[in-house]
Amino acid sequence: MSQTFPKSRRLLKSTEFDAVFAARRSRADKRIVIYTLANELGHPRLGLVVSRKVGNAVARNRWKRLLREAFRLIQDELPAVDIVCLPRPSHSPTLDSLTESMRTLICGKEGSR
RNA sequence: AGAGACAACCGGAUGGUCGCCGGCUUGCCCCGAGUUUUCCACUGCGUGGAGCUUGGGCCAAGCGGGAGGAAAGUCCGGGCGCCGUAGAGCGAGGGUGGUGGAUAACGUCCACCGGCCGCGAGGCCAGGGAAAGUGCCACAGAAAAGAUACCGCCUGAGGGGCUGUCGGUCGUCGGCUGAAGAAAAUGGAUAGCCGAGAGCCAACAGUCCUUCAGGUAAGGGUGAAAUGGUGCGGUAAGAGCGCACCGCGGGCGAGGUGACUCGCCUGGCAGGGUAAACCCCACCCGGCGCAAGGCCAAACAGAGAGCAGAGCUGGCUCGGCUCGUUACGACUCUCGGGUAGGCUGCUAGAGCUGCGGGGCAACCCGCGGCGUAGAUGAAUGGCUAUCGGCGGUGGGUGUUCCACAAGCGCGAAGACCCACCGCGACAAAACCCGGCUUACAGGUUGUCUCUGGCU
RNA sequence: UACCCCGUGGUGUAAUCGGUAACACUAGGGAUUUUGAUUCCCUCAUUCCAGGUUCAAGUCCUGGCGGGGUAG
Repeated sequence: MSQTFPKSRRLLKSTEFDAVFAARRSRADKRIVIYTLANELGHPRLGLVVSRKVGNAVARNRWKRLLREAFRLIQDELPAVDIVCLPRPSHSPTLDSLTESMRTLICGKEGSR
């Protein structure tokens, strides 16, 4: 069970982000919006888009760290997809709620599409 | 004890566990380059493999490191880089504005000067020029800038009105005398005297109105601001007209590097405000910025050259099948510029710190010590434990105070201990540095001021 | 990273060289009307905030806050 989060598990280039957005497969709940695109790497990858409307730099860094931590903890449960995650402007997030949102929005994908 | 002023500083601590980023060392694997004076194979000055050296990538382990006082806003100043420029000056545009210093430089800092505020410690000040010129100053007000006109005050002259006094006069009224006519009664004069009061005339005085000439600038409800202020003298009324003090201008002297200060003499007084209005003066500024700049370099397109093979299929270093036959195609190689992308710039720098010296200080000099973040869809985190900080509530212990006297707590104040609850700010590097400004829970230290009490 | 523009009633806009913040719509209240519509009247502004210059600031200057935009 891998719990690490090296650079190979992230989206690093604009072309990769553009590909995920071009697929236009999104789901959302109150806290976050998630775009997904299947890849052939055998493991999921995560990319984050945090708007300035979320808050100042400290609040945005808080969001990104908690989203990365949630992805790190549950990445073995996820299929091999590229994920772009956008937080919605809301109140201060918690790790448990983000883990739950990410798990339901990604793993529950087969039921909706 | 209370209330303040200024300056400096801290910005939770220690662990556990799972992670992230980069550095060094070691190791596995992969890719590239060099080495034939390291070795082996092949027929050759050549090729291939192994070894060695070196560079890069990925993974793993170990060691040590990893946000701030403002990292923020991007308001100034520099370093650094590229471009432009012979040098210098002028112009445009922008900025700064007491003096002296500090500094790489600054709009920053220090010291001093001046003004304003505060009882004070202290605080604030874009603080040059308004007799170089232009503009503006609403409303109100006589007037908002030439003291000109106006009201007002005073003097003289003319006219007029009113009042008073004296005089004159026409005529009226009352009283007395009483002529002519007549004997008298009577009569009552173109007569006289006395008195009354209105009118008219003249003079004088006072007062008012008006016109003219002159003297004035004291005063004129206003206004943010009114042509030096106050007092005394003076005058027809007044006025720096004269005097005293204050303010202002000029000159001289002394002190200071200077801003400026002090003293003396002198001028009777020039001059409103606004330059964060235009402007003038002095000084400063070439432009753009690390997404600068440098290096490597896919793909596509271009140029040049070369060659016979190309496609499909099975298997691994070759074989089979199909198609094609000498070129404007396809393929291969080379070249320049260079996109995507990568590397670099990238952190040792006007560095931090201790001591000594110089300087009032900002700061500078010398010696010693330290090694202190480098991300790039963007690291410095998640969970948890203990301790500590602040506030509140409750409980306990002991202290002080209670006014003119006594008395006391179920009164007040603050101190210590325990338990529970809550709070724990502002804000995150993005080439670097010096400042400024703004945000900030809570806390620490030093110096100083004022008030009250005690000795 | 660099730069530019804008903040005025609830909304959209005005305000000349600095001189007592104006208009339209909306909302609320009132009048007219038997009632409603129409019409008329009234109310609603710390000019984003804080300082400064000035006699006087929406306007000028400085610093913040917020919003929008441009370039690579």
